[in-house]
Amino acid sequence: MSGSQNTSMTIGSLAKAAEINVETIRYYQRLGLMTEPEKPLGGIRRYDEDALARLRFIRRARWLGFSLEEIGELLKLEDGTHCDEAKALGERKLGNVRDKIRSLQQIEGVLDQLVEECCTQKDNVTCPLIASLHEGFEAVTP
Amino acid sequence: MSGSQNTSMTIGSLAKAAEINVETIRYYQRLGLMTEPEKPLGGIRRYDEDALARLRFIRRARWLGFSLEEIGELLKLEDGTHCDEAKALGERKLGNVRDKIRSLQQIEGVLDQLVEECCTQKDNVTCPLIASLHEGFEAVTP
DNA sequence: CTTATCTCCGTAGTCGACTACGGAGTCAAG
DNA sequence: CTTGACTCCGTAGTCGACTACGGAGATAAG
Ligand SMILES: [Zn+2]
Ligand SMILES: [Zn+2]
Ligand SMILES: [Zn+2]
Ligand SMILES: [Zn+2]
Repeated sequence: MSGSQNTSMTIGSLAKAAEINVETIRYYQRLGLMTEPEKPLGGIRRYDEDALARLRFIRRARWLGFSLEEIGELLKLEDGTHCDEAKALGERKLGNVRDKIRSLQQIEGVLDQLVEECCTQKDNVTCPLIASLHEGFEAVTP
Repeated sequence: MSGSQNTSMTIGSLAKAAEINVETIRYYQRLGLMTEPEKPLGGIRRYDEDALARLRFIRRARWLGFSLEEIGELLKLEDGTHCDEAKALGERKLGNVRDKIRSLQQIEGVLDQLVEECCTQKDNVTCPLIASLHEGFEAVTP
């Protein structure tokens, strides 16, 4: 309980507390990820700790690479009684992340070699990096 | 020289040869990455091997993670006489790739642990994965 | 009471890389 | 010569996650 204002915040202070743009909160509301509290008849909506917690949940899940749609799924499991579904979502995402890492590592290898052999021949007029882009390189060339 | 038709292709056969959509080629032309050959007075434009080579260049550079804008830079260095500039672009991209790998690995670690401890307590009503999303996890929590 | 700062709400714009559409013109096979 | 497949060209739509805008009403500080 550090940055938690009173249990009643305007959307502006909620945004500040969650370090999320006001417009983004409204956007999440439109998507149904956040509920809009009732407006007190010609007044201003007020948000509580739960809203803040939800925003933090979303932020952490986003950081893990979940899409907003997937976060919607995750939020349906918020009561914590569906370990199996949650685990499945987590495993799927973990698979995505590992795939991404693998392909980036392949790219890293190719790029590293390309940069490595660039500029090695002082007298060679043709840059090996550019040449490889022209002729194709030895890895899984797309 | 397997898929290379004669030295004169329509945009359609060029697209087929390069395994790139016709619309995408036109898009590259609009961006200035490809030049549009002259149209023979109420006729149809014809493309040669150079155009095909250029498309392959673009495809390989895209695969390495270069943006179309960066590919524009790369294409300016096509004569191969600017090793230094090419190397700089390559190194920058390599840095980007490595950064991305690092952050994905961090995410992988967190996600792996979350999935790991999910479903371990058969009697626990609260899913640890969901709970962690609520309460924050130990890594560089965003 | 006044002014500055919010809030509300709907709609529209951004980014990057494409992808689609529609109508007129062109080309090649039968 | 007709039919069907391409090509040309400009404009517009897509995706995901925001971000911005504009005008009216609300609220808080001075
Ligand atoms: Zn269940
Ligand atoms: Zn669980
Ligand atoms: Zn130079
Ligand atoms: Zn070089």
